[in-house]
Amino acid sequence: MPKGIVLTTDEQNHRRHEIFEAALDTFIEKGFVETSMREIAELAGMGKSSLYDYFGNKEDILIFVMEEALENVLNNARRINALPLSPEVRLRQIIEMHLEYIVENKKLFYLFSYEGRRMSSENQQRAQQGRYMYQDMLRGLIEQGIQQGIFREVDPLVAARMLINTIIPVVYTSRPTGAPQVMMQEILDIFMNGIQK
Amino acid sequence: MPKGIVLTTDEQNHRRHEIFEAALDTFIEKGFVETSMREIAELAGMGKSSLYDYFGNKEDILIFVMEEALENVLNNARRINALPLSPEVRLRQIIEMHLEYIVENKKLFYLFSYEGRRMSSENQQRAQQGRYMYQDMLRGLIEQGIQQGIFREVDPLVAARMLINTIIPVVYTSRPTGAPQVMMQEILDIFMNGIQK
Amino acid sequence: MPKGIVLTTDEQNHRRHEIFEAALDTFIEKGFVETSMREIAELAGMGKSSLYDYFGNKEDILIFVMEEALENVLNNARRINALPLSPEVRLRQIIEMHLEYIVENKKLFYLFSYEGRRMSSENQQRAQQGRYMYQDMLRGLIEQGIQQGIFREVDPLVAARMLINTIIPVVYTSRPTGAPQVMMQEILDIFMNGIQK
Amino acid sequence: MPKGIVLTTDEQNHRRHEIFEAALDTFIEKGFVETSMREIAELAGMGKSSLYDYFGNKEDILIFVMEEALENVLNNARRINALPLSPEVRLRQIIEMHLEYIVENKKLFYLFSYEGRRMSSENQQRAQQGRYMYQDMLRGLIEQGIQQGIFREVDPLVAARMLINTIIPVVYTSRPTGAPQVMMQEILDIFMNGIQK
DNA sequence: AATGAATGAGTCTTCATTCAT
DNA sequence: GATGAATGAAGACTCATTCAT
Repeated sequence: MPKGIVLTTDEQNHRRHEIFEAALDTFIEKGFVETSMREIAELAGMGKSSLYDYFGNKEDILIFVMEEALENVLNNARRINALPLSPEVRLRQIIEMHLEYIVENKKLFYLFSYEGRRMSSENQQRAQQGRYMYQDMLRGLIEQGIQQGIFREVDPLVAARMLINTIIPVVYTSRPTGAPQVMMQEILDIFMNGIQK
Repeated sequence: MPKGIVLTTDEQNHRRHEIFEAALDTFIEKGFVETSMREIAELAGMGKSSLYDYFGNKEDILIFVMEEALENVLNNARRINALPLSPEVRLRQIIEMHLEYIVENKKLFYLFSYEGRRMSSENQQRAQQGRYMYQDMLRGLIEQGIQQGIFREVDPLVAARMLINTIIPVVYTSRPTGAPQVMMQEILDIFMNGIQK
Repeated sequence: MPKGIVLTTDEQNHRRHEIFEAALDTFIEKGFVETSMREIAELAGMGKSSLYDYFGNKEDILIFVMEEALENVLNNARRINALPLSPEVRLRQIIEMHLEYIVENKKLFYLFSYEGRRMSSENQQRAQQGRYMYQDMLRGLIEQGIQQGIFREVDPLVAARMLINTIIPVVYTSRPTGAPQVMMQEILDIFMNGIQK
Repeated sequence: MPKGIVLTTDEQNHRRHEIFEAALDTFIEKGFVETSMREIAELAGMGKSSLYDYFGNKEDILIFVMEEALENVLNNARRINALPLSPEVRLRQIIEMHLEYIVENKKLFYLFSYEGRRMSSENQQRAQQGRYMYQDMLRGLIEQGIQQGIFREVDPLVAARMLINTIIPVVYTSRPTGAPQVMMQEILDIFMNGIQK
């Protein structure tokens, strides 16, 4: 690293990602709290205090990447939701996209499920806002299906959450019976069968 | 607290429960790792070192209660499974019992979902054994239903886990649309509808 | 103490010595086990945790200096042993050097005699290796003397150890009858007289 | 142990010995400081607090037996010293008796050499008084020998201590070349040879 | 006489963070 | 921009001793 050259915001973000990726495995293996800044610095191949040039404190390392991931899933879902397709198909596509995204960022989401609670309550609330938006989008889709007479009169929010909550376990089960995508299709079938008239 | 009197095993267990209950809220609020032994002692109204008369170390506090809870759910499920009822009815009753047990021990199970990973791998394995047994019991029920022609030919293990994984979110959602029991009935309806012929 | 400057290995070793020297008196007065890291830090004029930048743990403080001292005595003895002098003269010179070294590092050796047992067995073994080498060197000298007909046919290892074991008490007696060097001459005379023909 | 029966002083002393003997091996293996009262109690097969019925505190356990041992050696030496024998023979007999006593109470003396320093300075002084008496007795013997023209004009105190300091290593060497008694004879020969005219 | 439950003081060690260079 | 030396606060855990029974 040449000294004295000012990093652009993009370069900074790039480095931030590198740092996070370097530490991700250890975060998962030992837990976020249990991983020390010294360890993170070593994994990232930099000095302890240089971390503080990229993140204000330890928690920020967690938040930075989480915000991005949440944003990405939400945006992708919004894009799909805007397509001129039936509620049923959009629902399936969103869940498939969501699954795919988690599969691709498997470690990241694993970390969030278990270490997200380590963030300050302020940051936890922001994360929850995102989750609510997502739930509401699926709820809206189910409501549309009900109004269009495709789905039975189920509680749309309960159903939406039921569906969302099946994704994570599919990716992380220690006893998979097939590829996540295959298991997810099975679940989607049961679910769709269960809410369709 | 009397000083030199010998405690019976029962009294010891009672005290252990008291200590755990005293600390439970803080475990949940701040996390198990983030709660210090000093804090636990204060909450339990005893000296720091007296904790070690009841638990060998910090982790044991977690294990002691978890072991019990797991055992209870498993035993209850076995009892129901042995009743001369149709697979469908037994499935519903087990899930209802399970839900009820979690509702009654809401905080406890919340803690296990999020802090279970803090246990030593040895203890995590024992917990997983229990979970596997439970999953297998439900899988067996679904298989029976399939054989009896009541259920469609779904992947029984995927279906069993799908069902199990909906319980926790029902109890802990921050946006409930009704009593957990009511939400669970909705989910059971969707699920049963989804797997029935 | 400058804060962010990188210390060279030499500077580190120098600081290590300073820390040890600062704590030496207390080690002797109260014992190594009985001296706390907090105390050592205070005596060394630094923060408790800074000690761990110089020593991996408490035991390492002991080992670091011991290793050096052992090495020094052994090397000096080897140098003298290589001189073209009679066994008798070499024996005398080695013992005199040894005495001198202990006199100069009086506290250090006192500490080792009494607190060496506090080291991990692994480190104790390494120390014993050094002692054996030293014993064997003196034994060799005595054997040479016997072969050359200067000394009587004594058990050379027993004699070597007899001689070595007289040094420490000479330095540390609480009732000295003269300078250690003088007392040692007296002992060497008795010893030489005792083994000579 | 029947309750309510008052122990005589002799019975108390007997129990004290039992407690000490039970813990002796552990004292040596791990060190006195490193052995906890709980451990001692377990080894002695009694309750923690019952120890305090026999010893005022942890240190007293060490002192009690040490005083006895010192007293015994001193008395035996005095008895031999009063025999109508030549200084040379008395010297040899005392050292032989001393060696025998250490061999028979090997562990005990090993403990004192290394853990004696753990006693309060008050108790250490009492122990030193005893040692001085013993040294002076041997010094007196050597002085007699010099006056009688049997021994050369050596420093009698230095010589006495030289002799005393060879006993412990003979018993505890990790590389014995024979029975302690045999090695001691070798040393006595060298010593006598060294001081005789 | 005998016990073990209770405890406060103290142990070694770790860590996020700061700051002089 | 980058570093690692420095540190106070805190952590889990141990222990000699007391005391009610």
